[in-house]
Amino acid sequence: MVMNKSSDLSLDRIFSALADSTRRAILMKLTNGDEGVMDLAAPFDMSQPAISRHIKVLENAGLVTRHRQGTHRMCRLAPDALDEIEPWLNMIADRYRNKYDRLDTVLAAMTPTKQGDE
Amino acid sequence: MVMNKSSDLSLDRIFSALADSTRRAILMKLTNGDEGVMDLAAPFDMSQPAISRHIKVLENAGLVTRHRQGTHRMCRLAPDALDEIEPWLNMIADRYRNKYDRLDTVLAAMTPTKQGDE
DNA sequence: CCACTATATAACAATATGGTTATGAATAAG
DNA sequence: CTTATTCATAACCATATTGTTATATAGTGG
Repeated sequence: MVMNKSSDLSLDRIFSALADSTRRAILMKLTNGDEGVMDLAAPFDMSQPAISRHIKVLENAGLVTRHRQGTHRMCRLAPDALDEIEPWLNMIADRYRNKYDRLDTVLAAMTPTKQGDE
Repeated sequence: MVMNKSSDLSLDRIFSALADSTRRAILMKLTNGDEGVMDLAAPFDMSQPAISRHIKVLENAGLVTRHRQGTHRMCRLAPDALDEIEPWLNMIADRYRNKYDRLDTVLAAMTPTKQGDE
């Protein structure tokens, strides 16, 4: 069974977008409400084009949407994308717990007279 | 207020580690129990050194621990690191909800005769 | 049309990432 | 000691990421 590399592009993009503290800070800021690119850029010691691209990364990951408002391009949190990663986290957690539950069962079923490994 | 880039190295590493489908698949596999590097590598169409480095990334992120077992280096899921990202996700979600709750309150408080922004 | 503001894009450089092959080191076993 | 197995590391290459500066584009207002 050979696994394919492009299994989940969406998760790739979301996790990758979150793997940068500047972008996480931008998301945090957006929890206070929509903001234009300039306002978003202000707190950071970084050029405007750099922030522009960070926002594009967030947009491509589906974490942020934008709409024009006069001369501004307002950024808005799109928390749906964040919801995408929770099922994955839960799957891991569930499988993990399940595995150890099963192990517990096995251990419980073993009489103390015998010992297994793992 | 200038934000510093190295705010949370730990989250950087965890999200970054999760941003690769091969590494996510390795974590999935490990929910079935500990495995050696060779066994982990088997399903993937990739060289052993490549897998070795993926595992190291997971280890550096705190998602996997290892211990020798004879000639094997057994990999074990360390789900604690995954727990680290949940508070962050919740913070975003909470602030987001809070924001809109506050907005709702503001909107509710406004008599239809007057309008304010945000 | 002109000028101003907000933002995007292009071109570039430095560094990071992810893969490969070749090889080294540690343990187990004959 | 020798050999086989498991795994790590080194050297290398291609591509991606992230920042910079310079410039282009799009609305807004006079």
